[in-house]
Amino acid sequence: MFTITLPDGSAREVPQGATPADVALAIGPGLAKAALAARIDGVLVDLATPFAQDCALALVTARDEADALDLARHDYAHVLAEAVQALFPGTQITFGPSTDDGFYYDFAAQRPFTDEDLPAIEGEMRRIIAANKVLRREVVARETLIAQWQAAGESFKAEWAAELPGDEPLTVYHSGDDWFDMCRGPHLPSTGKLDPAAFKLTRVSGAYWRGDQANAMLSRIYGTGWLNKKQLDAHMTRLEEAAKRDHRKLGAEMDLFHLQAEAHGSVFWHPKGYMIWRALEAYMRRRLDAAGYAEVKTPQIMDARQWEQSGHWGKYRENMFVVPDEIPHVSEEGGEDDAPVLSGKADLMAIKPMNCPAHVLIFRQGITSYRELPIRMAEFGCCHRNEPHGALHGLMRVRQFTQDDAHIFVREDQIVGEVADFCDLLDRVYKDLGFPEYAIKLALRPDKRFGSDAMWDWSEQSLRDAVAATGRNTPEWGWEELPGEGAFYAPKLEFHLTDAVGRTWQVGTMQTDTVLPERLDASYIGEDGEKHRPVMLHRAILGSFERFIAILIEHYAGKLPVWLAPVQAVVATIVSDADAYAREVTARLRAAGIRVESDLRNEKINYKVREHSLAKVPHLLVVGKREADEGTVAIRTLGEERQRVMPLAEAIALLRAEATPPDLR
RNA sequence: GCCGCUUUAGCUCAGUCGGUAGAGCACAUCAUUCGUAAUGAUGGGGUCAGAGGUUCGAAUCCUCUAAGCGGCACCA
Repeated sequence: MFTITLPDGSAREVPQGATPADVALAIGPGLAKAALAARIDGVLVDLATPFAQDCALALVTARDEADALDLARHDYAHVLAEAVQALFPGTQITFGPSTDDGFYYDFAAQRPFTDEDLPAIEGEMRRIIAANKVLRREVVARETLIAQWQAAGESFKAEWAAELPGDEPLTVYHSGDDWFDMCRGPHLPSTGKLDPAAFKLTRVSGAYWRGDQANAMLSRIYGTGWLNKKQLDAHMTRLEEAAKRDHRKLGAEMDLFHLQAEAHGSVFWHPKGYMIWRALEAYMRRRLDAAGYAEVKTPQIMDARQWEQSGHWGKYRENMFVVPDEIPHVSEEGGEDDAPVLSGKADLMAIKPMNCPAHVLIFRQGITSYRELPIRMAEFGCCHRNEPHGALHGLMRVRQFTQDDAHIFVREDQIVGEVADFCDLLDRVYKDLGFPEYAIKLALRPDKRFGSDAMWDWSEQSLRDAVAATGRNTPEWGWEELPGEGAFYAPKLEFHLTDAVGRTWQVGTMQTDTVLPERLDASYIGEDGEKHRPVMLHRAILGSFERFIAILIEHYAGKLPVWLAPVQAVVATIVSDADAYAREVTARLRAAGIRVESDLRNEKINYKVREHSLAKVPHLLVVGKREADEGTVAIRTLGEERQRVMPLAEAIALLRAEATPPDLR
């Protein structure tokens, strides 16, 4: 007999061999039906797991949403695999976990799956769910299982089984009597616990076996899975809403920028988009000026040898744009399609992929005293990186981008103070831009790196200490350490914003680098009259203007705060009798520093309201004969239907207040 | 770079069996002077992504190239 303690504190005696399912049934048939899994002493297990000792038991039902969702998604993945093998004999199964919104499964298929295959697979999955097949756990000896997989032609499973670590016995889950997969579990008691209307296969894609480019390309099927149809529908609605705020779509609709094949990965900023950029850059420049940074501008192209010395050539040259330092010879015939003729012998120059070496070169000019440190050198640096083509994505991942970059040259004893000041500055900026919520993480040394272990120990600890000194190394700040995620020359603090729809974006960074000052021989004269190496702090708050503006557009769904909006107000007439007054209003607003346009077109006011609303203009000032006579304007604010009629002077004051950047209020 | 899909007017898209290209919006012109999310009429506009092939004939079938989209890998 075992004593089972339930969450309400009550205890039950159960015989040897009893399971959580038995306890559920003893409590009531309703609970037995609702139970999906169990937690024994906090560990999630199958309902059919026999008790091994006295323990605390909590039955998991759909009310325990996090557990229930994860179980369901995991089961959907198995049902997907079973369905695919039923429809496509000869397809090997590999691996299929739950995800944040569903599940996927990777297959080694005869041919890659396409979207057209999905409806049939969904249908087969529903048949498996309707059949309510019992999911039964079995412990199998490793060698037996490997032999079984090999016999079944499942080479990926066999490889995986052979490499699973430790001596733990391997478990398989049977679906009915005719299918099984290797899995740690736990699982629902049967496929019938899944809601056949609560999942949807969403897309297919390629994926490398074990996530390694050197391995085989598998065919992955993604699905989204929920506990019921209502949740699924809500999820699909969320996806539609997210698609509406996609910066690529809004960028076109609002006429902010465009991309085209001839310069793929580089942005054509249109006047309105560039106005956002200018407002953001001007704001950042004021913040940096106030924080004691000195702005510089450095060369776009430098001799490749400079990049060899910095170490970037060895590690990243395949992603650098390289140009020969020679004047190309053009053939005499001079046809229009003649390519320039290059000798192939010229020295190479590279377009800068980053600003750091150039900043060190400025630092190295002349002799620096310890008294001058810290030196905070900022640059809105335009960089080029030849990214893998499949990586490009709107403004989020581009080949030409401008960083809000800065390097702070410090003595070791100044690091904590500088990092703390940086955290405060970044906090201020994120709040000003509408992101009060963000997380801080520490990315630790990667496998491939420069510098000694002692150096890494020291620089990782310096960041840890610095954040601890600000009191931000706590769970509330999302603090965690990420092994292997650091840059090759330095560990980095990562700052992750949370946007309006809950997505996170890594934007800010702070790195303590001792490698580059060494490689490029940067030094200062210390109190002792000797040369010392400064530490170089690489830091950015926005990351890149391109990507940050994309995040702003999506965060605000295009409805930017007035101070960032490219057009802050439009003065629209109802009929032509107010044209003169509208011109006057526009001129007065413009004189007050408002980015204003007028719309005197011979169009109905309904049409104008619609058009400027879709263009996300924050304020529409409608003027007719009445307003002209009274010297007022009727303000309609984006997202509202009511209008406020007020004297022009009052309207100007209101708009000026809203149009003032947060640091100037 | 890898897997899959896509590419037709400025934009969003239709185009059946291979028979010579169509809509809405936008734009232009004209009419309309209207009070808060689309006024009406008329008109101009396309080497069907590019190159090659099959065919009497290609937007349509095949091959290659490029870009875009969804993932994977990468992201100093």
